[in-house]
Amino acid sequence: MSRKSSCLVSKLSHYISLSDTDQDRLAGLEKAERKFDAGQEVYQGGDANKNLYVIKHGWAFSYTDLPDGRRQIVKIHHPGDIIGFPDVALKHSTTTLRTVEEVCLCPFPKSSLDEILRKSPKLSALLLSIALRDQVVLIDVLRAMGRMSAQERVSYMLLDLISRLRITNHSMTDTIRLPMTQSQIADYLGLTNVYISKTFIRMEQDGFIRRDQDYLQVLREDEMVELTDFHDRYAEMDTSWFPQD
Amino acid sequence: MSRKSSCLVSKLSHYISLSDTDQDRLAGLEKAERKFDAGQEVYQGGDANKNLYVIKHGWAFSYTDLPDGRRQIVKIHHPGDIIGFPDVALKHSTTTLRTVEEVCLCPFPKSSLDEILRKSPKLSALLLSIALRDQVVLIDVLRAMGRMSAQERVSYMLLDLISRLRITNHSMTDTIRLPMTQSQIADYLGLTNVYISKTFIRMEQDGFIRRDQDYLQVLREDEMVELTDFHDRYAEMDTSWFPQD
DNA sequence: AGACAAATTCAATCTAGTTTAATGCCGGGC
DNA sequence: GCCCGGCATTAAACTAGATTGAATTTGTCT
Repeated sequence: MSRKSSCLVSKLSHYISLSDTDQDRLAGLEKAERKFDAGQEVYQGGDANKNLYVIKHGWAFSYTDLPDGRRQIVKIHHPGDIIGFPDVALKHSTTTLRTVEEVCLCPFPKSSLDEILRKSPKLSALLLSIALRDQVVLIDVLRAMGRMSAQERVSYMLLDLISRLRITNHSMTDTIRLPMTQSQIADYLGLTNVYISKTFIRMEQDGFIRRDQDYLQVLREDEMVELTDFHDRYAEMDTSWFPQD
Repeated sequence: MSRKSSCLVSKLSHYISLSDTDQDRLAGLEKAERKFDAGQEVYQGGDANKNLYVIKHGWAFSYTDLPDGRRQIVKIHHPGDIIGFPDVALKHSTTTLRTVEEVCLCPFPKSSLDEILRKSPKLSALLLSIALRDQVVLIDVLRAMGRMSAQERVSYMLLDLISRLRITNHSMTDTIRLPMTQSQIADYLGLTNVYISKTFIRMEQDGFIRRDQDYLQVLREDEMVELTDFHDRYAEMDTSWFPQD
């Protein structure tokens, strides 16, 4: 039962059923959790990356800057997400991690992947699948950035957030808490804060969304799905080919 | 020695030294190779994806369309690349694969990953690393699309092509063959063919590049690296943590 | 060589989104 | 209760890149 408290175990159990030994294996990786205030930097691009993190609560994001200060937010992290996974392939971190609000992180060492790969083919398959699924998601974002208008991009982002939050919270309705500033949203969507403001206002006037403080309600989800040709990759994962252990 | 002819073995040997059994394991996966003419479609988005492909010669690309016809090319494939890897995570292919010129592909079944994961931790680590490295590369593209001007994007693309071609061909100089049309380049960079033309001409006038038929010479590589803050992710891979088998 | 299609270039016009800067608003610290 | 700093909004001027369509070049097939 004490397993239940492991971030990683509960995250990965969403995808497949884990054997007791696998659960213990995962739970053993976790080190003491750490808290961070809002707006804090956890690590920087270029740092040696020894740890992965699972995010226990709060939102955070990873970004890179160009030398002249232009910023691109690359990934928005929610509770349950694994942070820093792509950087495992390289010696140094490629992005900077910053919290949106108060956040609690569970670090675990990158080197522990070695043990998983040696001992659990099923977990290995799952990790590989998650990495590949995340590639598909990035490709979807790429398509949005390359070929969609501002309103389409905002719609895409909202749909993506909703379907990610629905993975862990099945009772979720059409209203989400959106703690990011408009400048951060702009840096994620490749636009400016000014134009994000204008787009939100237009979408509210047109009845696509309703806003109230940090909360945002999506009113015409089906139309937005059609508008952006949205696919929920999180619900589409194929685990059928996994080794049985 | 007959192993030498396997596409996969020679591709993966660039990263780590493979044991004889691993080499045999990989070589056994390969089915008969297939040839395709220029401009042909190999598979479509939405198809059930049973196979991965290694590309033996020729260029190809994967793309997605929006319902109204806007197109985003998502990945350009060179000889030695593994095609369709991200789709392994899902039941259906998310992109369409089209050849740029005459191409030869070696298919091998997605289900064979299962055996690799069960029997070879070292190969599993390599596959995972490649998937994660490709994520980092996609993030780099994302940054280019979100925050770079047309000339910066073109520069980024050329640098990326050069460093990828250098993986397998160390003697490569500053001149590359670029068989794609300007419309295809536009669909890759999120621009229009007209503006690609204009940008190429400007870059040629400014002495960044020189063009001759299909061939393109990069004259001021260092400046372009600085301009785009370019990193060669292919040369940065960290294999130090891999299991020893 | 001729002819057709595809690719590139050129030119004119247009617009979605940027830039800059001013204004108002809300929340937190003292 | 007041001040301060960050955030959202508004407005005006601007521009990078899109759009359209025609002209030119290149490549390919016969």
